[in-house]
Amino acid sequence: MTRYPHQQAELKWQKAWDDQNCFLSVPPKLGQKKSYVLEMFPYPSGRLHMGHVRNYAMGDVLARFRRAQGDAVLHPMGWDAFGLPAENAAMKHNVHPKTWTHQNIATMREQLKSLGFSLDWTKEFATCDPEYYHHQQSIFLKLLAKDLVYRKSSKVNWDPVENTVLANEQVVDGKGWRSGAQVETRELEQWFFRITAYADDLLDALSSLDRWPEKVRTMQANWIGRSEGLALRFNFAGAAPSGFARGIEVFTTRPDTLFGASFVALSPEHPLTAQLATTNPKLAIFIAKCAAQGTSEEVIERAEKEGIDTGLRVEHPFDPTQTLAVWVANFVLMGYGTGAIFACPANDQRDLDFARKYQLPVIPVVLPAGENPDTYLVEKTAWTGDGTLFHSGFLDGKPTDEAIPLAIKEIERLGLGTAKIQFRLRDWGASRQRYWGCPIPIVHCKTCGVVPEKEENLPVVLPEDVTFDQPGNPLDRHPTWKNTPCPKCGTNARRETDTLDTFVDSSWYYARFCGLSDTAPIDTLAAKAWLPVDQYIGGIEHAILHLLYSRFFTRALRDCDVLDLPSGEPFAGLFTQGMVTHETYRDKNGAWLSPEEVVFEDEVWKTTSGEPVTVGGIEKMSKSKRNTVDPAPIIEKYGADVARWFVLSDSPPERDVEWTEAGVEGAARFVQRVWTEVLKTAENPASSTKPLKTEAPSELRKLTHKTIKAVAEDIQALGFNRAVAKLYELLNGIRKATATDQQSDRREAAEVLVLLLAPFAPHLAESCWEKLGKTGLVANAPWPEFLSELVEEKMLNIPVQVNGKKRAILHVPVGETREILEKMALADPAIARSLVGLSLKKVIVVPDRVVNIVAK
RNA sequence: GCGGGCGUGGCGGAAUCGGUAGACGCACAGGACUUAAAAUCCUGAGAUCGCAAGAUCGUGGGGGUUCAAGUCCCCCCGCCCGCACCA
Repeated sequence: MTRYPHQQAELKWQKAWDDQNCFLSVPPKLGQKKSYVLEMFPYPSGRLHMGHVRNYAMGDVLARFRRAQGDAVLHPMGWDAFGLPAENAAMKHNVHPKTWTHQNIATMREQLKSLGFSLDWTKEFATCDPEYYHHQQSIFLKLLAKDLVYRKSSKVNWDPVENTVLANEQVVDGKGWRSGAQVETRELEQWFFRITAYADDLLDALSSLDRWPEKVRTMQANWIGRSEGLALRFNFAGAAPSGFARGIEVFTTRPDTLFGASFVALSPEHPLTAQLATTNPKLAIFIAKCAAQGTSEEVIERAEKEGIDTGLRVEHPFDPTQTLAVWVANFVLMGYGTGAIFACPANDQRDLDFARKYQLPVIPVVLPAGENPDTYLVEKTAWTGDGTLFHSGFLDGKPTDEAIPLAIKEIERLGLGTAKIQFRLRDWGASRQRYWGCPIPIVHCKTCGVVPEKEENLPVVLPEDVTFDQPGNPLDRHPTWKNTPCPKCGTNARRETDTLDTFVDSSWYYARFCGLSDTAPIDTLAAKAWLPVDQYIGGIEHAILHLLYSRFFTRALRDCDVLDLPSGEPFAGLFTQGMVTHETYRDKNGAWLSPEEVVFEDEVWKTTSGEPVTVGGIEKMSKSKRNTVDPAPIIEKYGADVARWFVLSDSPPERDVEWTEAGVEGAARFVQRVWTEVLKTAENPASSTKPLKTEAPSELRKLTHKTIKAVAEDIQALGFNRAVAKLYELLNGIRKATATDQQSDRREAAEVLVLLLAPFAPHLAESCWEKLGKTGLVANAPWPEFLSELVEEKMLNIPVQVNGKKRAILHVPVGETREILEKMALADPAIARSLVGLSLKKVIVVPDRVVNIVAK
């Protein structure tokens, strides 16, 4: 038997596609549909991993399918090339981030090419190219002019040993990951994008994104977190601390529970807290303790609730004779609302936990339906749902939804506050105290203050002569780079040494892919032709930030006249794929072992040298757990098509897929079977005639045409695993048909199989196409058409149930009437048997579906 | 802690609209070919009982709606993801 020569075939067809410029994007002609297929561009981390293969294989199937259907297709590739790992590598291996990044790009580009993806490489760029970040700097200045960028001070995790800002993931148990030093919270002046200016639109427009997963839209909606409520202030009982004569302002979504107010709590970062701490050492210690925890919301909310009584008291707004204690509590977030809350422990779990710990009053004011007001008690669980107000003065007897507006009205009448819409969404802090990022084109001048760099002086290029042998930001300690004349007055000034968050780079790259303009960030005409992206594919981990920032950027760029996209929505269709996972292994000392270091022998796992191995969970492939599988050796051994076929088989694309050697071998077997069947067909001269129009089409012909229809539907729905299953069925059909069916039907089936297979296993398809004597490339061949008369079934099997249990099958023509179906069902001997001793109550007939006999 | 998701044979999964649960693949078993093995091909298979025909049970657990529930509703359990300086 002839083996499919994958290595030779893959090189041959990749060259043929290149030579014929098959995948160059050409803007849509009049009347032609455009299709912009995009996978999230990779961070050049070193080598491709299986997650990349899966992501790009999905996009490639769709891109090749759309092309076969006649669409104008844009399917570009580039590099998300700035970021922290390059600096970590620089420190660890003494290699310049630029060198490291470019080497990785070169490696990964070759790997992508070896997988045969239908990419338009003429659109390639890396975000670390000065040509790219030049335009990003120009965008920054345009947004600055529109007041969509501004400066304010904000909290960061500071590592005092490394002299550097830490990412949340670099803070482990309140300590720096590398130095082990206690992390401090520090205030730094930073640049922010005013994403909150679009909060309402970003939320409202989610409903128009009907080709986005529901869960991503929900996550974004929750992230934006629009809530309607009341901003009110509590006046101090007695003398107010200086600067706080107007009391403490709080925001609440539950003004109906005001009569249940037990205390007021300030965030440890609240300005009043800081002021009080100057004379209260206990409070100062508490603030320091909270600051050492880290800045992430998760850490703050998971920490055990703790607080300090400030001794201050405030008046209850509805009854000034009643006063409430003012506490500082670690669960109050400064970043949300006003950084202060009033607590109603009976109706908020966090407040309740805190109140119980410090023996503060718990006054139930919302009575759940069905509870008795005289016996209702709140113990360990707060009631956060609706109910009827009680113990609540003028609100007594009102349901929650009526009490809220009444309470707001009363506070407004008292002049203590006003209705307010609050967003959880905060402005996007985009300053990074790092080297390997886009320089912020700003100059700090002693006389003129913060001055934007002149457009003609862009790009502000990163210096290359930097070192990573000492802590801190290399840009900051560079001897000359930051010295520059002020663009306004010309005197000696200092460059901004912060760089931009890499999320900025990825917020507009898809627009630049449409056309690489030298003079503008975005080729507006090309972008108008291609945007929005018709299908965007990437990991669920980007569900919120990257996608939300991009949606913000398209709106901002539109409003700065850089982009002609009225909807402001960059991605019309979104698909979030699952991860590639693998079993994990550890040796007897608990150290992680890679799959190549273990073998399965005599029913147990061992290392190659025979040491015992512990098998752990199936987890996302990661370097730290050493459970990664490198695609390169797989491609070499089995071929690109096998790797592609495997990652698209079995698991639904939105779910995780487990990489197994057995699965790869299954995929390899499939490729070989296709090759064998195609050779058999090609060698049979009788197969070259056209299928005859006989009265009764063969089962194979019907299967062939049904498969054309089904695979197209599956690809469009991104149900790659279902398409794969149907291609298996067609191949099995061809294999079974050898003896009995006409050779011409077999020929037709083989050609269709090759065409349907082409988006999945493009090299194999080209080789088969050639063997079948077809001219031209499959890559240029149109998607086959199915004959509807062969797809529609004339006969059906209809189950007959007795009391919902299947008892018989009726083989009947499509569209058989209710009456006949009922008669046939009752006449069936198996049914008669099941009905013995029962009396007929009802017969439910759903034509073409089911007959259900109800009997007692 | 808050928010989101997932759960079907030994395994990955299919069932797209409430209507035959388990398509397709993997692993497994038996057989063919072979001196032998690999590869390949054929056959079998949810569980339990049964020679068989067939019966009963069965989609994480418990309840409900319905002629009919993997699918809809309520409660519970388990696992996974996100939480703003990783990308």
